Amino acid sequence: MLKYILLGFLNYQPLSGYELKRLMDESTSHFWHAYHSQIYTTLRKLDDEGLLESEEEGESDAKLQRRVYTITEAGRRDLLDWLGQPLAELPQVKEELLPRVFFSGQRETGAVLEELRRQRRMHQEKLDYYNALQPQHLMGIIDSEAQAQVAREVPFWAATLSYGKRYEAMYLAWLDETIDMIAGL
Amino acid sequence: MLKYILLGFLNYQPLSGYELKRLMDESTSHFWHAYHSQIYTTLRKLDDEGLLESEEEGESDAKLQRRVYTITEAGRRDLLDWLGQPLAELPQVKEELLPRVFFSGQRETGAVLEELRRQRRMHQEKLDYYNALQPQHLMGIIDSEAQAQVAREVPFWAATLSYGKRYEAMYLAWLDETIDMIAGL
DNA sequence: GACCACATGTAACAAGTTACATGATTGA
DNA sequence: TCAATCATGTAACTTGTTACATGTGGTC
Repeated sequence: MLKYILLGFLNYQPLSGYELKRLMDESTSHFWHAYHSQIYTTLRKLDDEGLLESEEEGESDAKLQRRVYTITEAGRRDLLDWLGQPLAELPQVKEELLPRVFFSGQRETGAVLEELRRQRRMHQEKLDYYNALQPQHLMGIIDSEAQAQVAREVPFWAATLSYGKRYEAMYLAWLDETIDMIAGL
Repeated sequence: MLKYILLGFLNYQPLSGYELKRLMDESTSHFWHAYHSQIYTTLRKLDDEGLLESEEEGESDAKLQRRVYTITEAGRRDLLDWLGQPLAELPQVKEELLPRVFFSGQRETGAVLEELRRQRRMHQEKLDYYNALQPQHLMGIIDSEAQAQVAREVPFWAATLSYGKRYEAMYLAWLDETIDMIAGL
């Protein structure tokens, strides 16, 4: 999956690993997150497979060498193939708080409530953060040459941001319901 | 994480790998899923670490040997420790459909809409399935001796099921919004 | 006789996480 | 001079997925 996110961004313009990490943090991280270590190793792999090409920027003996990746035709084909493939099944959800709730029936309710209220504050913060974001904010990171092409993507970016907001709002409503339920036991 | 789900169920009563797989499929799978291969290997590991004990059921030379695991005192302590630990940060969400949407700005809108409508049908089915479930349904799988103890857990199981319903309802609303948005481009 | 549910495992691989490691540039 | 940001990588480990492999017992 990370593979296609990297190809997707590189389809807009050539970028370095560091820039890709920043882009992901500012845009895809609410539905797909990656550590820099995984990004760098995956870029190398895609380079080896011929889906990307790379070159080092700066003088040959400069200490600070940025490696900039460019998508190849093979990479573009792979990305478009993947985008066209239907998702066969619903992906498995993994949600860390839920197993704790599931097995919390024998815990002291005060401790459970405290934890859920802490969670509530964190989710509220996240929602506030999303509400402050503009989906166009990514345009600032992308080169001006690529912006005309990329402008058409803005409503799709906005759709994923909307998902983030709905998710956090749903989570808050569920926490409120669950807190009330436990408080009433 | 799987470790604690297994300990959580074994805290109710001794169970085999197969039974644990079934329990997970019927209860935790909407927030944590595992393949049988991972369940069997994890049980072995927990046995080696002394958090579980196991014995083979049936005659010594029987072909069909069920291995039944029992939680130890150390296992119970580990489970309770974990339940008491606050979740430091919000876990990273990983949602496979979103990266596709994010990079679909250059795709043909007809194909994107078709895929989203397919997704909509699948999420509707899932929601229908959750709505048909009773949170007590797990009681049927659990031994009658353990039921009195376990009855207190039912509202907590119900809370996780409620999460599943809210999640699917949110997803449907988001899909409707996104389908309308794309259809209007 | 075919199929399904029961029942348990290993092996190979892919993906994700944490820790280690280094060094430059810029601004307060 | 201290901290932050820029910038890139490797190593060790854990977790998760897919495929392989085997055999029983009951029922249609």
